[in-house]
Amino acid sequence: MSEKFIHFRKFLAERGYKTTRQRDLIARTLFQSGRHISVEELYQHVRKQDPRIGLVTVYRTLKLLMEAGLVEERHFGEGHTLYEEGLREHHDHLICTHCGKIVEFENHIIEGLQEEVAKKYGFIILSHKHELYGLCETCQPSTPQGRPHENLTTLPVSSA
Amino acid sequence: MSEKFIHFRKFLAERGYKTTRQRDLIARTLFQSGRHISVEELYQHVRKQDPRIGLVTVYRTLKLLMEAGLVEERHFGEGHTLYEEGLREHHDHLICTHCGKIVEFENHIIEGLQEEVAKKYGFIILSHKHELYGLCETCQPSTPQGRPHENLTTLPVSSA
DNA sequence: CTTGAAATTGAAATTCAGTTTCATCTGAGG
DNA sequence: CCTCAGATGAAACTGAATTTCAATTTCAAG
Repeated sequence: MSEKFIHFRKFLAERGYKTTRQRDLIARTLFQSGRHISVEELYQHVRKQDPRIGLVTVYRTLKLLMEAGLVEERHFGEGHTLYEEGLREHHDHLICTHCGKIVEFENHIIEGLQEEVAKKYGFIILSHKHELYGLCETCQPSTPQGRPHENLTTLPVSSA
Repeated sequence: MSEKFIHFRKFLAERGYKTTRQRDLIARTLFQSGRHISVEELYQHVRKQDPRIGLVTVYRTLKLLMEAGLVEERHFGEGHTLYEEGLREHHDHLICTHCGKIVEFENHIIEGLQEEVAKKYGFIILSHKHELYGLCETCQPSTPQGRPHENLTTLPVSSA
């Protein structure tokens, strides 16, 4: 049993919340799955193990996991909300608009420059979002081509 | 009559679309309003001039204006979609989480570093989103306090 | 002008992600 | 093994955005 799992149980107990079959299953499944997962994906995985679990419970459990600091919600443009492990070092994302692959990066120089920008305009930064959208190595025209992600027909293309 | 307005009419004609009272009014109102406007705000402004215009038409016209490159859609975290003038120089945003004020910035060094990051991971960047969330001068604890924005009770707080 | 086909409009219905409601069920402390 | 606050899940609801469709308008050809 992972330490995150224990942490979650402790969190629940502390707040007078209950440890239930559903919460256990949802948390376990989430911790076992890859970096960035959507509610729907998580729901399907959970459902395979127990078809009686409702989508509402997945939403509710994710909220608790966020309160516990174990999970973070990320909005990758319109309607692409994913969840990833929390409590980790800060990082930003590179997102392939073709296959949906997500790579994390961090760059201290950029972070420093952000502070300079904020200072210039008199802002105090509380958080930030820095996402680079493009094509990963596999999906670039010259190479053998990765296959397109099902749900990524229209991935965010914000600031040009 | 502004050049953007003419551009829009030309765009419509080229594609066999029609110039209508509603499209004229919506486009004119949008071009006259400030930098970042929401659909609802635009709808209200338009409605003052012609109460019969439907919200659907505003959505449809915004889509056309985007196709024409005259407008850009920006998603500032969950449910805060704003529209701003297109065809301008690239820039990113500083957003005050207290009063909703939005300031634009650009930083070539950051843009350059982004390319380096992308290169490191074999990505080709097509677009990016860089948003700094925090408190503007007016809303910082020490100063006289700006008043909170109505619709900004829960502004995006993504990556810490 | 007049006409009519094609495009546009707006009200209402629909979608989609996410939340709320509520009757029923269940975990865990006594 | 009791009890009851907390949890569950089905169904209803929300809010933003899109689709449908009958009625209306544009505009180019007569």
